[in-house]
Amino acid sequence: MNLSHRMLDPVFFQSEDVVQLSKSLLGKFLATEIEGIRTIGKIVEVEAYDGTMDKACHAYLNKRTKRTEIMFAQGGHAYIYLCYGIHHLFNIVTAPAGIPHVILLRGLEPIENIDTMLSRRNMQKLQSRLTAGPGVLSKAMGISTALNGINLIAPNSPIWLEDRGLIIANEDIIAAPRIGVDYAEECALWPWRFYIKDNKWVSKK
DNA sequence: CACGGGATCGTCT
DNA sequence: GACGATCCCGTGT
Repeated sequence: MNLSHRMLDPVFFQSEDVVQLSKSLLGKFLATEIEGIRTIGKIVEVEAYDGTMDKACHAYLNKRTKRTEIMFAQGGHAYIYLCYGIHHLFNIVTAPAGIPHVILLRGLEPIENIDTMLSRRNMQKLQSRLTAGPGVLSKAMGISTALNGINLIAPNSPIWLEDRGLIIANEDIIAAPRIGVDYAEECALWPWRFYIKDNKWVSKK
């Protein structure tokens, strides 16, 4: 194990500035170890959601339901839900307990064990659609709703985040409106989607 | 390449 | 009972 590959510090996930924090996730690494197989990808695209005031967030106006309850946990947990009956979308819960902030991962650059990712996606050739998009990246990484609510910071967690010392320059971070939240009225226009400029593994232009 | 429709099921009304 | 923080595939150009 390379010593420069450190798990992200638990403090990282406690920030109450979910927009800044989501930008900070660009260039960090998402790792999973599912059924003994490790896969790793570099985070290249994210979206911020803030349940206190964001109509695009499932926990808008701090709404607590069985589904949204995990968003109110302490930062560092996983919020994974089923979208369109098919796709398992992976979010990182952030902020101290009681504040429903989450960050959706939308794009990954595959780094380690790409063969396994291809196999999970039933793909033969490496193409950006392997991990460009929130549903497909979960599939490639072996993430499903079975892991909803886990603590990403816990030792031996099957999903964790690493800092490998990579710095993304501010001028290489593009801000844009979030995808698929047209119903969220004025919030739909907020530039809370962030991605690495010119990166092949971003879900859309 | 652009568009359109179908898949599929948990969640909330 | 309606509807998604999506994706794939078929069709037409």
